[in-house]
Amino acid sequence: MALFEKRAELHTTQECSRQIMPVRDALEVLNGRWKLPILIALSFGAKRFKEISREIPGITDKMLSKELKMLEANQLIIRQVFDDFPPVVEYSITKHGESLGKVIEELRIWGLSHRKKIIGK
Amino acid sequence: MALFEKRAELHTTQECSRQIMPVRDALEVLNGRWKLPILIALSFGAKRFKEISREIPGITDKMLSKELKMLEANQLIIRQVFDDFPPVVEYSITKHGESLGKVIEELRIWGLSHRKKIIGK
DNA sequence: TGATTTGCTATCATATAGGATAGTACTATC
DNA sequence: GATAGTACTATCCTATATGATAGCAAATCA
Repeated sequence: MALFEKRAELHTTQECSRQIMPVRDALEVLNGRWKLPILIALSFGAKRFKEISREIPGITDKMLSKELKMLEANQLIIRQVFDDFPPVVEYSITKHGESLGKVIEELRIWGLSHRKKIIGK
Repeated sequence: MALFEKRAELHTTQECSRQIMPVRDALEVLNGRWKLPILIALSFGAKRFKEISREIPGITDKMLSKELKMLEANQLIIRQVFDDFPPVVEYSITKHGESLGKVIEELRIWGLSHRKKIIGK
């Protein structure tokens, strides 16, 4: 009957969106050209702005600044300011940031198999 | 350290890039607003162009067509044309496409914990 | 006859990501 | 006094993603 079908369909669509949302959230956190390299640079230990910049070829100050803010807003990294010399600001990974490790590793494994499949051999 | 397998020489820029590449590949495959909903729609069974379109609110023919092509190029889906009436074209998920399931599940799990951490509670 | 369906493609417009370049406050050093 | 280093911010520009709208071939339906 029409009403039943319609409701069932709605339920399915909503249920799907609800399932997809967290996946999108996770993808968004890693989205863009620089967030991954920044996280990885920091995974080796706390670093200053210029240190990160030097380790990531091609990144501009503007993008580094912007992405660091995003990562901090998502609580993946922490910013520490030392009232010193010329400014000293240190960034480091949080526990929450480290928890991304497993996801990144899964992405890497799948990416490798994909590369073999598509690009060949 | 935490984000990647620890190795002595892992610290070099080249080695890092090599490790990051497959992760970027995987992210790119899922990138954009529509690929995930399309894949999920097809994960319930083969569907025609218009069927997918009807199941995904807001998608335009242009974007659906474009994303289907990308997904097919990445061998995540297959396109089958039936020489019939008004055109009949059926899309379905490949084994390779199904292999994304594990990655998506990891993204979903992390996304849920992220949501709890950032938005809620 | 004219309208409708299907699986697209083409054209035009806008929003956003990202790059290039310059500048700033403050201090230390030459 | 001039220069350099640090951690940014501001401005301007381009490329890409996405959206809105229209059209099209061929057959079927009213």
